[in-house]
Amino acid sequence: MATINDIAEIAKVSKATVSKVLNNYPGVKEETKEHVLKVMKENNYWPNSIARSLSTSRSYTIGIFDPERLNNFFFRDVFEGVENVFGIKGYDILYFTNKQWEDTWVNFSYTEKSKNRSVDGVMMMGFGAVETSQFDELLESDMPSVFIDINLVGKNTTYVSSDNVEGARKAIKYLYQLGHQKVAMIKGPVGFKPASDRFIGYQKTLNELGIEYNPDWVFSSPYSTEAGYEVMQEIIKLEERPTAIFAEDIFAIGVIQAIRDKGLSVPGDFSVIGFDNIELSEHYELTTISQNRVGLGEAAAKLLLKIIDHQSFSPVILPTELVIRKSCLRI
Amino acid sequence: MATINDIAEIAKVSKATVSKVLNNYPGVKEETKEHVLKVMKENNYWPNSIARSLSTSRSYTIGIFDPERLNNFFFRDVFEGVENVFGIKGYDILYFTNKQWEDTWVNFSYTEKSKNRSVDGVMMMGFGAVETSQFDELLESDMPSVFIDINLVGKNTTYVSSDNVEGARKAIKYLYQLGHQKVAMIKGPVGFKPASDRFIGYQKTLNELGIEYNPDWVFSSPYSTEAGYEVMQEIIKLEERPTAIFAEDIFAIGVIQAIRDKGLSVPGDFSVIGFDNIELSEHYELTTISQNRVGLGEAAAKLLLKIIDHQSFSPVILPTELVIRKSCLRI
DNA sequence: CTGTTAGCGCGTTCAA
DNA sequence: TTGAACGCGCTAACAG
Repeated sequence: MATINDIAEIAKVSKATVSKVLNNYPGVKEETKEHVLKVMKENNYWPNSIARSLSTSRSYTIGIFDPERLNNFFFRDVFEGVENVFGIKGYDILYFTNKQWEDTWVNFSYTEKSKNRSVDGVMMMGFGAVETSQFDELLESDMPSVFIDINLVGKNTTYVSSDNVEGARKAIKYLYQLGHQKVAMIKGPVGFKPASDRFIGYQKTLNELGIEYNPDWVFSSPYSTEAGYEVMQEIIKLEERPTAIFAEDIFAIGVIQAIRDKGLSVPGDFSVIGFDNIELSEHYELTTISQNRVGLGEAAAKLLLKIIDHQSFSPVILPTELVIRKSCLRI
Repeated sequence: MATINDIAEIAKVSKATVSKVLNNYPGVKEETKEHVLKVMKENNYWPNSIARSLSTSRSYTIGIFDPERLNNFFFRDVFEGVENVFGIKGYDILYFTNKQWEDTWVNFSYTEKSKNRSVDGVMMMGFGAVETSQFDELLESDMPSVFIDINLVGKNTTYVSSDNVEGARKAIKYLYQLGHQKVAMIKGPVGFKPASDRFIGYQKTLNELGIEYNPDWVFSSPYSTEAGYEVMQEIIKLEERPTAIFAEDIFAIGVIQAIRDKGLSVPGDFSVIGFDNIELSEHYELTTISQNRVGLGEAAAKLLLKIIDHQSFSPVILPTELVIRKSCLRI
């Protein structure tokens, strides 16, 4: 591969000049500029990004920390959005692996890992319910960072998330319009912001609608289809049963299975409304609240770009959408 | 962040010495070595990987080219496998974005992109049915590379894939054992190696079993559930119908839907056997051939590591597994 | 407008 | 066993 020195030599100019045309700096005669460009093209020259990073401490690379490791449908789509916008801008994406170095004695922090690789910014996603103090160092550093679904802000940090409160409200209102006033909820794990926001939306909306909140109809669990299945078995045993269940899709699938296994039907015996619009929900004809996952990724990436470019920025909250399928019935 | 100079200064040695202990080189007194290590620890020092890359042209980073962009269930799992092994070895993963640089005049080749970022090797996946001449330059270069599902080899190149021929054989044999001798196949797009291998397995096995091959029962299409649905509608119209359908899961789901929509049943009227074991297949109770996707990623990563370390290597073909659910019936 | 020079942080001879 | 000095490829003052 040709280096800047080769080009300088061939073009009979100094490498400083080559560097200037490379970066489109002013103060280069149009004529020499064209000549240099021609030589570059002829030699298929492209600047070595490593060397460039070393001297500018900019790498055109953004880092991603993602403990969920793309196993989660949600973050795969977010990742797509992130890639969409960074790709256009010429960035590549460095995916930080989770494992520790085999023979290391240092416990690398997010900040250190990022600075070590000279990434221009980091995307923080897939942390779930987690102690946020682990991010203190990052927040105080000058490393640009954007969190997904964790509302942390700092001088170089912000976040994006869906409007989960409003999303839950949409679900409950829709149920209400169909005549449902007895609606149970399965909420996600404590400490996971989106889960608690959805619960808040549930409570607030019941209140607005003048419906009494019944704590017996609220369940909480880590996410799994099995959990949804089990909770629904409990609900069926209840003396006073709800007529509808509001639960994130992963739960809702289990809820539907449990209902069917009891010889009952959705939406005949219970209406079920989900949250997330996962791929499976379509196959279960589950009415649900959809998040704009790719949009979240794109919004996050744009925010990160703003921070990197020292523009002003503030958190982005994206609206959700009601996707009506066949799991809710008017009563 | 402390640099090697800081450490040298604090430890009152030269940076050459620091570098030597850093790389565990011989020729440094145990005493000084320990002293330097201590200073490193105290200052939480870690070498800057960019600078290191520049001087060694090794980056402890591997690149991934993936036009499918993780949208494909298959490659997400492969990616997980890749990450598993590289994480342990202290590598991070650079995900090359697809887009071109906004203001570039050079059409970057895989080799150039890789060299430009100084990655130690590249993983090539998600290319589908594609003109392999585009990889010629990479094959001839000294950049270590491993392909997934494209059988390319070179002095620094090899590949991994599942044993698709044998996988198809397992499917057809299973069907045969259940009494099926009339089995249709929907095959994937022409030029996609795994698809054609599965077709070869289908034909060979029919032949071995002494069953006549009926071209009217073979369909070909790009992958989609809709295509499976449509093909099955055709099959149902056939004068002489097969009793079983062999099709990749994504097709098979559509096949099942079409059968059900006609008021027929699986496996009552048709047996269906898939290939891939996608997440949905479980929900359709589809009997299928499962690939070890994570294993493919791990195998690929290990191969790449071998090439990087100049060890000998050769392609890896992984076995498949029959996953019996409820979509096939004895007749 | 162009070129000289000094870094960026590290690895690596080669002397001492 | 240690260290001075140079190079990796590029950017960024500063002179000319």
